[in-house]
Amino acid sequence: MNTPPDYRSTLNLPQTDFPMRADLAKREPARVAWWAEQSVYERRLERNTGPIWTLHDGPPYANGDLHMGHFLNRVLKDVFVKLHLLQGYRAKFVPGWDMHGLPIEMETLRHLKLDFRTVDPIALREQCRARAIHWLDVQRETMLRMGVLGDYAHPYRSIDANFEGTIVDTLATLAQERQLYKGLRPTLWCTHDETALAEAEIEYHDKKSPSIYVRFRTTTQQRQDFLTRFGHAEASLDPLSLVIWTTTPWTLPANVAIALQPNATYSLFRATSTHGDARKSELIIIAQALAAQIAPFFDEVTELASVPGTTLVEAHTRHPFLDRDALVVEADYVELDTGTGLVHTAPGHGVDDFRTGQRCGLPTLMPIDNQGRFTTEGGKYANLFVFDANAVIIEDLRANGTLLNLTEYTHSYPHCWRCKNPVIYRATAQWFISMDANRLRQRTLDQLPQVTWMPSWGEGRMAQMIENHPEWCISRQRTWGTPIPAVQCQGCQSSILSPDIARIAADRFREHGANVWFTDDVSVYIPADFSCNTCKGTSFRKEHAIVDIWFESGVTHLAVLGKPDLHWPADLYLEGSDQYRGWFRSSLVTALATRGTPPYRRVLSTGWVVDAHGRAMHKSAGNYIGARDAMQKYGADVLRLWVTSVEYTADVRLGDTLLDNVAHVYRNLRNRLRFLLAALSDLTPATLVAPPSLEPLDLLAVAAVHDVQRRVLTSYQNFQLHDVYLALLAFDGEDLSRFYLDALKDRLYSSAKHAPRRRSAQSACYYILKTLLALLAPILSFTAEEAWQHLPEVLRAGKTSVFELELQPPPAAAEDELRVWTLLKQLRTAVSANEGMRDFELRATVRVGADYEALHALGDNLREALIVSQLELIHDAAIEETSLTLEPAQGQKCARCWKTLPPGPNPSTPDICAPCTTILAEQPTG
RNA sequence: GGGCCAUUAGCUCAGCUGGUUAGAGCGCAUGCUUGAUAAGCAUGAGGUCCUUGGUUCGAUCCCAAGAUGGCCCA
Repeated sequence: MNTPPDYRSTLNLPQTDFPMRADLAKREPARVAWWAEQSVYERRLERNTGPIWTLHDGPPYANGDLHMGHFLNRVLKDVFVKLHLLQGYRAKFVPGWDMHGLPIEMETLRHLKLDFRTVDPIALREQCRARAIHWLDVQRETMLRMGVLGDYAHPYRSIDANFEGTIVDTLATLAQERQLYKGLRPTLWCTHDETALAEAEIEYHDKKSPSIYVRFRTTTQQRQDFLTRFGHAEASLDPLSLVIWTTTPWTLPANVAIALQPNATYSLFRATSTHGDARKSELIIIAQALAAQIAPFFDEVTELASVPGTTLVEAHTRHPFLDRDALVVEADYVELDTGTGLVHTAPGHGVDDFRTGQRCGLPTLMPIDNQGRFTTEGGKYANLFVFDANAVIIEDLRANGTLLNLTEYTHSYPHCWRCKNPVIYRATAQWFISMDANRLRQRTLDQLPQVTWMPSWGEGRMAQMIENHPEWCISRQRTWGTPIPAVQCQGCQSSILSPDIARIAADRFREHGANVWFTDDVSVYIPADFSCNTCKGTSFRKEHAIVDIWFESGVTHLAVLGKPDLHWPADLYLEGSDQYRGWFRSSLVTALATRGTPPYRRVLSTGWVVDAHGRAMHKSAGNYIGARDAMQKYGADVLRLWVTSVEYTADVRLGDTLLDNVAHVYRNLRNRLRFLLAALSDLTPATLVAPPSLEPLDLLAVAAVHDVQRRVLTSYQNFQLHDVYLALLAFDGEDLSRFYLDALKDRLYSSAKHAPRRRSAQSACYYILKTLLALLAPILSFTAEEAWQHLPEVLRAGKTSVFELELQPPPAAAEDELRVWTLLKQLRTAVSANEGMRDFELRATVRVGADYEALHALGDNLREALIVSQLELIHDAAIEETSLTLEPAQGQKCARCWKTLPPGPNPSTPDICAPCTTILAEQPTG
């Protein structure tokens, strides 16, 4: 039996070493190292001469491993940096880290089993520093593994001497502008350890407290005022009081107000009870809905009148045992499920109370010392410990008749995580940035429209933050941070934050680091002729508060920007949407306070990475995905493609099903790149066909890729990565894989190796590949680079890396070309959808009207585009819609090119067609 | 409890200023190919457009309430 001759070896079949399987997890690390060796980022940055474009990096906190939220953030930044680099911008990217603060301090204390009450501050600071640097290194390695480019060798760090100098310099400016003041603020306070505690240092345990109902009585005049407000004419002389409920009797000496719910109804009740023979009657005001709460304390309670809460605002009562009034105020947090709907308010002893006090102009009384004992301000309770004072105060209330009821109450109460004792809220002196001095709040609001907010609702959200945010407390009683260079006058004890002292401190910190504040004598910081404003004293001691880390990250723009190649304001801030309250806001406020305008031109916020079911990720919930693990499993490029595929301004889901999908899309993309590479193996600059000389179909393909390039660049510029993804996928699948590349196979494989029509096809593939790689490089950095390295070296034109390519808007494609391209795709679809016969078994007849000239000009490329063996083009001006009919082609299947054609002239090879016969005559069979 | 955001096929997303047989890719099923082959092509099945009201001749799209989820507060 004769085996049919095998013509396979006479074809120009695809050839490339670019592997079909990506093996990303294995190959990517080597690529990271190669980019570093080649200084790819630095060299591109140096070469670019375009405009400066500054993306300012929001510093991650150097404490722990990176998760997929970090991945989303770093990769988005990287995509836009690379995009601008490819477009010729001087897009310098300096990453930064936030390295001071309580979480690091706590982790360090725990890690080294140190006790913060006994540890030397300098020693602790050294340990914290080492700990933070450790995490910076871990995080930087992980980031590099993601394939990000930037100046990772020279990041900015909040622990750098220079940075600490900027922080304090900014404080000096704020002091100069009288934007700072010292005021009281309630903090969680441990009376045993004598220290302020952060929320993170609190544990909740059950505690027994006295639960008391207390009458706030009224004077005759105050009584009449309430009756008037209720519109009630009261004939009796019964005393009137407002009743509050509390579990912290010891806070009553600091009471200045009673808060009510403005949306609730309050009632005037007559309450009567019998003691022996005496029948006692009084008038009581509480929330209507809570009448049942006090009913058990009396024989009978009768409602006399009711009014909306707002009616009672600004009335006065007497304090239950001190010689002063309490003011009735409204507060939206007052609830009607417990108590009386009237809330005892002491601004020094609670966060809600404090805010209410600020809003209503109430004094913040603080009669408690560091050890939790009443000071002399506490009058007769002086020297009593707060929890011991409860019983004494209750006795006093009982004695003067203001105690209505007493029980014991068990509730969840904050305790110190270290000594396990119950903590208290205690107002302490803190430094604040005033939002109202110099009209800072209003000036900030006025500037919001100058910023481009993406999504646009960001502007409203920020406006709300600024409007509702109280004065900014920037001091913390901790060790690991930048010291606030305040001093206390030894004479009058007043606290001083002088611009002159702060400037001296800023200079010293900048030179030696902030540790010197702990070791220097105070005199180093006192200017020669300096004296206390209040008492003219000249003797001072250092204070030891540090700066809130939100203030530190809020001045990164002052520390990092405004240098060559990094302009101020930044072009872009890009962070998660939690940063409207965080970094977006803190940066905005410091910029307005020091420079009068925002630190950014554009703010782009992203959603959060949630699990496959839309739930937040938590280590404790078991749905947490670490960046390293994910990269090990899927490879960075698949995850980078995922970032591009999702609508990142809203929350983005992450799970295995979803990533398997993305991985599949990745494989498709990769294989099309592989096909293009394989088509080019023997192309050289000498055989490259310049665009004007390309075959007509190839010219259309180049026009099509230009069109997609233009659209993709527009989407990139609008930060619409998902549109980039869709456009590239659509082109890759619909235009290339399902149409053009399929149609090109015949010309690539069966033409003579050097035939101009084959060189034209190869050249088109080359132009398309280059465009695709440039467009993909910001996203699929690893794969684009890998593909570039597999391009024949002669075609790389001296560009070592894919990141040396240029990405400019192409000439606008002619409408006609795109229309014909679309028409060809439609005709081809009609052929491929036919059932029964395969492409090359077919002969097509195309009837066309207006488009005849355009189709006719394609010559044999029209037949080729439809992938049929024979084609007839019929012109009929009357035809409106181009139509296509199919029938079996005449002839035999050529054993070499598979087209159906008449047999060739060579009797020794009757199984191949005439063109193939000619080709074989010119080249040896394999 | 409040402010803001999201909700369209199993998954990721389109759907412009209200009128579409509501689309694409992936997945799935079936078939073809074996000269992109751990690939390629074709065909097909999948949707109470979160729910309920309202506005309108007509609503996935506008309005209101609610559900679920997220961020930030309280």
